[in-house]
Amino acid sequence: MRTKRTNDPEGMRRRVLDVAEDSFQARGYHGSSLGDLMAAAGVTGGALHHHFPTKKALALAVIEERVAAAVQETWIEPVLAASTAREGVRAVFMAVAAELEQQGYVRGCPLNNLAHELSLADDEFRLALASVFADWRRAIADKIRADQMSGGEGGTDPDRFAALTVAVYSGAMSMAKTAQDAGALRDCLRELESIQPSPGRLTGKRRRRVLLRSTILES
Amino acid sequence: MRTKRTNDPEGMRRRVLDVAEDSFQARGYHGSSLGDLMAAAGVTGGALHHHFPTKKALALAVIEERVAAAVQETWIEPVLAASTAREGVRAVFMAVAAELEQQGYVRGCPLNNLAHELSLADDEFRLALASVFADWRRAIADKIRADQMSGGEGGTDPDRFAALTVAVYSGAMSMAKTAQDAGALRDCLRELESIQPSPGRLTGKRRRRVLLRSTILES
DNA sequence: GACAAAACAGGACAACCGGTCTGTTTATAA
DNA sequence: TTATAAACAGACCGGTTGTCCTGTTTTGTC
Repeated sequence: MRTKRTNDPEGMRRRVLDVAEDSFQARGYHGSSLGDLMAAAGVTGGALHHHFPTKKALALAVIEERVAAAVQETWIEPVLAASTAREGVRAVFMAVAAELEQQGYVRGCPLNNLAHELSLADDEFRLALASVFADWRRAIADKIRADQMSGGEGGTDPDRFAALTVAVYSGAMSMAKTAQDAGALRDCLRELESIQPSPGRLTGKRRRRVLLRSTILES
Repeated sequence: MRTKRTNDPEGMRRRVLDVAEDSFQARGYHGSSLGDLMAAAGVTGGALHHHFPTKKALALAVIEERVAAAVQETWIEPVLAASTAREGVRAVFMAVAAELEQQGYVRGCPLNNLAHELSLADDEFRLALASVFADWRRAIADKIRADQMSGGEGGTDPDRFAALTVAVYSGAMSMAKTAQDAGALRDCLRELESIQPSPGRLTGKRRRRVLLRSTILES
């Protein structure tokens, strides 16, 4: 042989995961054949099988390493970095909507895409995906609790708020994907804020509004 | 041949759609093979091909006839029959959650399941699915408009309310499917109602609450 | 009853899929 | 250097998939 080969296990593994993550997002798990992935990644069958013995193992790695990381980057970190949970949620919705509108198409949420396809197919898939959902919700709920420590978010139930937030985003993204239009994300965010406005700075007036509402609710 | 054959085109078509609807819901489009469907429906390849020339044609029929009908039955009709839009939404969430808990497993929303898998795969699929989403949202928005004619739902934007409702349900069902637990549906409904309570009967006190909130909002 | 079209039966097939297998090359450590 | 395992190459295979094709039977019509 004339060609020199350089073993680069981490790089090859990374390239395969790159291609798989992208293809699963675009065509789904069943819609992505290992042959296509091998061709796209420039990887032979032997190498692929060496790093990922089965297609299921590859998908599990995509979920645990890539999808979880995507949720971390697009949701958990921005929310934690924001001044409040509500402000963080607002920022993420806006950022995602803007990004979708810029790129001109909507491929949907990587987590929800795989969750719908694989949750019923295999329990290992389902548990891995459920774990990512749980981390996502926990981060938002913890942020609400932090807000409460700072005197805000009096009557909000952290876990339920997190569940609703994740649900709205997931559902809005589902509609956006089907319509190929990010409008659903903006609509849902606006409606969410119109009934439960984000407390930018806790002015006396805004503060009173929250207290007023919860007081009336308990009556 | 000894066996007598009775031609029953409508019945055979119905049986195929029954099996396909169920299998697409349980295993998805790509996860359902025509061989399995033929065996489950007790139909030969010739008959199947006669009614549905391609797998895509079969899926399109499932979407347009069965999935649309499922949305009609579980969502549109109950909401229209309810006293108000909010009350209808509440009733559907409760009914679905109760049904899921009774049957012990969660297969997810038929529309969202197929939407995630097929929206990007084929534009004809996508448009058919988007049409069902649109009907769903329009029914809820129209109900809000009807409520407004009756003096309720003053400051609510019908279209955005419908978008949010569909999003919350879709996303909550996605989580419920992944967790195999209907709790997400109940959590999301409770959170939704805690911030925007359903006006059961419009008592003076409850009525004032809504007016109060929207009044403050505009300040 | 003749006849055409619809309804159905069932085999055939080429393409593809995921996984395995054997062999070769590269890195590592003694 | 040598042995040893990891990293990679590439052919191969059994099974499945969706579709097509050729017949046969039933149904409706004149």
